[in-house]
Amino acid sequence: MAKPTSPPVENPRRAQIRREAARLFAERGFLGVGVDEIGRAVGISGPGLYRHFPGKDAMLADLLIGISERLLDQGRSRVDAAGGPRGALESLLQGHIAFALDESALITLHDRELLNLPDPDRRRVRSLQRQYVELWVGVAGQVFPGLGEEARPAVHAVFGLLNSTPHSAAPGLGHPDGREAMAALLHRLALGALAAAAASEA
Amino acid sequence: MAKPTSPPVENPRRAQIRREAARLFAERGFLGVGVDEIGRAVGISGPGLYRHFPGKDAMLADLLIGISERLLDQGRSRVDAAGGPRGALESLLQGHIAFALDESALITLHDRELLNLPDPDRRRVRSLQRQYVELWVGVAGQVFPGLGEEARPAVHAVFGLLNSTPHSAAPGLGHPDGREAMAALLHRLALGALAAAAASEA
DNA sequence: TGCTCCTGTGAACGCGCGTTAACTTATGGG
DNA sequence: CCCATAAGTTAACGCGCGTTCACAGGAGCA
Repeated sequence: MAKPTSPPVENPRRAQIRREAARLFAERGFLGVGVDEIGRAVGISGPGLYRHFPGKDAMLADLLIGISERLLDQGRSRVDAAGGPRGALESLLQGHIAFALDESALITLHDRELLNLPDPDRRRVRSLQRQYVELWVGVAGQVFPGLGEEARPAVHAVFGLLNSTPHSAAPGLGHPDGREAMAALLHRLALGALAAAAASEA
Repeated sequence: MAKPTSPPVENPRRAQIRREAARLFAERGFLGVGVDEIGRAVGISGPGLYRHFPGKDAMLADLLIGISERLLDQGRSRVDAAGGPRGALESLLQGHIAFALDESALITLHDRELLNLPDPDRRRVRSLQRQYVELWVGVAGQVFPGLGEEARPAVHAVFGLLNSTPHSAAPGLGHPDGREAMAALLHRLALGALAAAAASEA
C-alpha cells in the first residue's frame, strides 16, 4: 500500500511538493486543503501527486518528521559545539529563532497538525519533540539552576513565545531589516523570561 | 437561513453543547469533528443539534466570539479598575493567565480555528482580538517605555508564551496545587520577558 | 379535549474529497 | 528500433459528512 509509489531517490519535484504543501497546510489546515489544490500549486493536477507520495497523510508525515529531525539534529550539534551551558543556550536560541523566522510554515504545522498524523508517525514525531525539549531543559537547568522543577514548563512556555512569530504581523513590517530586529527581540524576550523565572523561585 | 432555528433565550442545553463542542474542537480540530459526535457527547444525536444552532459553523462562531468578547471586556474592566499602569499590567496578566489555565480549550481554539470561520464572523473576532492586543500594548508601553516600537510584537510573543499552557503537560502534574504554581510561573516569565525586552533597546 | 410549540428521531440527499484505474506520452539504454 | 520505466492525464468509485425532511411524543394552556 506504500511501496509501489514514492521513488527512493531525491527528486526536485518532491521538494517542490513539500514546499507548497507546507504553505497550504499552514494557511488553511491539513483537512482544509485538497489534493487537487496541492497539485495545482505545483503545476500538475490532483492524482499526479501519487507518483511522488503514497498519499496525503504521507506528505504531512514527511513534513513533520523532517522538521522534528532537523530541529533535534541541529540542536544537538549546537550543544556539542558550544563551550559551555551559557554558550549552548545562546546557540539553541539562535537556531530555534532562525527556524521560527525562516520556516514559519513548518513551525506552525509542527504543533498544529500532530493530530492528523497516522499513529506510528505521530509517535515518532512526539519522541523527537520530547528529545528536543529535554535537550533544552538540560541546558536551561544548568544555566539557571534556580529553575529547579519548573525548567520543563518554563521551556515549553519559551517555545510558545518563540513559535508565536507566525501569528505576529508579516515579517519585516516597516523596518528595512526587520528580520534581524525580530530575532534580537525574541532572543531578549526568551532569555529575560528564563532569568526572571529562575530568579524568584524558592 | 439562520432565523428559523436558534432560539433567542438562553438554554442550558445550548451551554452544554458549547462545552462539549469546545472540548472536541480543541482535541481534534473543527474539521476533524463530526456533528454526530458532538450530538453523542451531549446525549442527543446528530441533527438534533440544529434545534439549538443553525449549523456547525455557528457553534464555532459562538465560541470564538464569546471568548474574544469576554477577554476584551474583562481586560477593559481590569485596566479601568487599576490604580496605574503597573497595576493594570499585573491585573491583565492575572486575568489572561486565569483564562489560559481554566479555559484552555477556548484559548486553543482562539488562535487555531479562526480560518474555519465564515467571513463576517472572522472579521468580528479579528477586530475584538486587535482591540485586546491594543489594550495590552498601551499598558505595556507605559510600564516599559523602553519597548518603543517593539511593544506590539513583544505583546504578541507574550501571548504565545501565556497561551502555550495547553501544549504543556496536564495541569497540576505532581504538585498538589499545581495550578497556582503554574500561574505564578507564567506571571514571572511574562514580566521578565517584557522587562528584558525593554531594558536593552535603544 | 384539542391545539401548538418545543425538542427530539431516523432516513435520505448532495456534495466534496482521497484514492484507484486505465490510458498516454516522453525518455533513454540494450 | 524497441521496450521498460517515469510521470502525467481524465474518469470514476466510495465514503463521510453537513444539512434537510417528515414525523412523533410531550408539556402547557384555552
